[in-house]
Amino acid sequence: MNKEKEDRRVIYTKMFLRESLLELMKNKPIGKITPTELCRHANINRNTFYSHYDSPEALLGSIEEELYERIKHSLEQTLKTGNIPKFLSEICQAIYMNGDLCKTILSDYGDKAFLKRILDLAHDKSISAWKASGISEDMERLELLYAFSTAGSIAVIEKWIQDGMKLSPEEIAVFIGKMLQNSARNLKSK
Amino acid sequence: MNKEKEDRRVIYTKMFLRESLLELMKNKPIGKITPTELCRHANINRNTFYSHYDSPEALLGSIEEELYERIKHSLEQTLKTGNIPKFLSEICQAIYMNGDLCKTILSDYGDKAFLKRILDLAHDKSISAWKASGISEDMERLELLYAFSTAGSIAVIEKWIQDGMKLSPEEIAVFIGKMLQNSARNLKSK
DNA sequence: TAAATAATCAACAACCAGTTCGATAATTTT
DNA sequence: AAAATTATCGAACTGGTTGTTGATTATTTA
Repeated sequence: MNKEKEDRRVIYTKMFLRESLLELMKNKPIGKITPTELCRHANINRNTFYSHYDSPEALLGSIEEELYERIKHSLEQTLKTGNIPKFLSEICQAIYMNGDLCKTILSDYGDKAFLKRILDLAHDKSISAWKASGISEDMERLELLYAFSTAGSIAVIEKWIQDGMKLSPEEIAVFIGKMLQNSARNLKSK
Repeated sequence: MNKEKEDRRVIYTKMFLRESLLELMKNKPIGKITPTELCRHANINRNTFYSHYDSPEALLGSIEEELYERIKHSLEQTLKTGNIPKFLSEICQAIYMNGDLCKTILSDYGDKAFLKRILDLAHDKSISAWKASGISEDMERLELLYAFSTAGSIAVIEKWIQDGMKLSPEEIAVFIGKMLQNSARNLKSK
């Protein structure tokens, strides 16, 4: 990434903007947050904001990108092995570790597509694993199964976060694992 | 509902506004559609729009409400029986029947919550059916199971629509039925 | 045809979006 | 420490949207 050390002023500015945006996102979706509003809250000149980002959406994008890369990196090893249950477990763990940030980004007003992007890291592995285990040869069915599985998993994770992450990451991962196992098996026993 | 027959002008005005909104929603989410833009497209005075609706969101709300009531009504009988597979099948059928409208409302730029609202008509029936079959007594688990099931079902339906509704409503319903089948069993064999 | 209702038009003040400018302050380099 | 660089700021400006007003015109209904 960008290794050139940034001016201290820039670092502070971006920090204030990031925190303000996440704060505002607790009350309204990103699309309803204006640059003016954001800058007022962050006590940053609107001009300064524009010299760093094109829009609040772009700022959110950069926040998400950083989180995405962080999580992706932590999943790298497991991803290679194709061990889906472990993959899910580590995702839950990573979310748990980045609790504050995830609570906002994955909330009602957050970005519904973010978590999907992460699960999609294992899209190909999932499909080929199902194919190998003889669940189906029909690509369309497998994609439907994948759509069902990921959406269901995301919903469970979101509900988990929404309810205050009372269960442990491991418990949630085990639960999702059971759900997935069942869906796949049902498709097979046609 | 409001049975007073409306002025013909009012009917036309609302018709133009509805069609324009659905047209614009093919290209951008509701939150990004301004009253000005909508009225220009519909060739309706902005003032007239405000005399009927508070915002584009409110207009969409009224469109959705009408569709919701229509679908809800067609599900009434089945809902009483608690026959979930038939319930799902009829939902798919209803979506198929209202294809044009659903394509927009349930698209990427549409309202993610709409379909959930319909499925939620069977929330209590689902939970109590699971409870009766002894899957679990733990309410939290049951709610997680419900979250997983509905989100997965919605994803499959949305993908079905997105891919052009090539499969028949019945085929999709059967597929979803399989996914949901025995989601219990796994949870049970804890 | 007259009365009631609806749509239109024009104009309003308040706000936001981006952009430019020059002044000021902080930081880095020499 | 002084000079050069860079970031922030405040102000101003154009062009746009918002939601509301009151007056006017067209349509419907009685």
